[in-house]
Amino acid sequence: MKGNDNVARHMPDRNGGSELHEDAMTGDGRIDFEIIEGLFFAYRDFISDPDAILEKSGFGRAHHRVVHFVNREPGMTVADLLDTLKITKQSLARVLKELIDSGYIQQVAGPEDRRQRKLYPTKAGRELALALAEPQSRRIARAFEEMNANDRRAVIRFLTGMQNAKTE
Amino acid sequence: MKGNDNVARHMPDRNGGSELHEDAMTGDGRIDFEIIEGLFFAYRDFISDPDAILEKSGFGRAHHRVVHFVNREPGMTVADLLDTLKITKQSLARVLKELIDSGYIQQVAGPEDRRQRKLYPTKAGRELALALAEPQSRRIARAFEEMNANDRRAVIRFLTGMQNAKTE
DNA sequence: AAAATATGTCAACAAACCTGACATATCTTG
DNA sequence: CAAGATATGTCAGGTTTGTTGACATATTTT
Repeated sequence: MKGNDNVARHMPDRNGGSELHEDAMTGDGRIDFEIIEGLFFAYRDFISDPDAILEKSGFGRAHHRVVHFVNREPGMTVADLLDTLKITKQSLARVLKELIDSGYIQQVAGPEDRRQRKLYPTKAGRELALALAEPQSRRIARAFEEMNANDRRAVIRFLTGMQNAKTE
Repeated sequence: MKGNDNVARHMPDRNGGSELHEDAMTGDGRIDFEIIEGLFFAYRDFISDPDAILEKSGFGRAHHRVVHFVNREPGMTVADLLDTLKITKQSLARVLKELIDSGYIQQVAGPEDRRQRKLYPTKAGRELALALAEPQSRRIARAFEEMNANDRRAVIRFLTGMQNAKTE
């Protein structure tokens, strides 16, 4: 190492009145670390599934989300999508443009309000969305096996309860 | 709009033999979209909680994760942290350096293996980690209220089952 | 006709990842 | 002890995905 500074030298118990914590953070039972960390690891591994598929197409996770929601609600507008993803339109623009140029999504001018651009998946877009969802669904099925219907409903209620209330 | 290309004109039902899907993706019941989307929205809102606190310190989510795990397991090495976060050391380096320079984390040369850098939170680091965990834990408690002990155990089993097996 | 709305686009920037290469200190092994 | 392996740090450059601000166009509403 070049800069050997900032590295405290072996001081096992006492370290010069410093304020280091050698004890694990507990939160005195007021903090639910089990769920906090469970969510972190579960989500980390959950989104790792589609990554292998995505890099074949040269797409990333942003593309995944767009393709997913357009497939789930064909005809949704750009504004709908921005609201779902909670990102800026400039951020969406690049990703959406790439998906349109690559033939996974098409735009149609709104039949009533012609300012709108309604988004539809092509055949390739539908197939991509299904291919991406499949390993995730297999992972979910694995986590659910040996769980009864009550337990599964509890998981759904939990995931719903974790979400912000809709502002409508 | 400048480039008005690529926008299909109002063609409600038939669109020239194109391959658009106007029907919502169902996956024929083989894909668990309810959980896939539940996880997406739950996690999106879950990690939004600490963001307000983080921007006061000028830190981001990467700092959050580092501070969290160092507090949960004081004395962990850099290698341990890399393994937990599944990122590269170059990516960790900046974030960790900023946390050390700002006085939230300290390094101590390993007592046995002096190549190692054991990581400990300072008092400020412990306080930051608790402040970040608190709103997340409140959100969890809210999602858990009206759920019995069985249901809560089901959620924990689900989150555990969603994770990759440890490779040890 | 004027204002509001939906969308697109240009430019600049930042956070948080990545790969590849190389340096240093320390431990392990032949 | 010399050689190699290991733990960590660092330099350089690149990608993805997000941001803010400003402005353009088409269309609808007032």
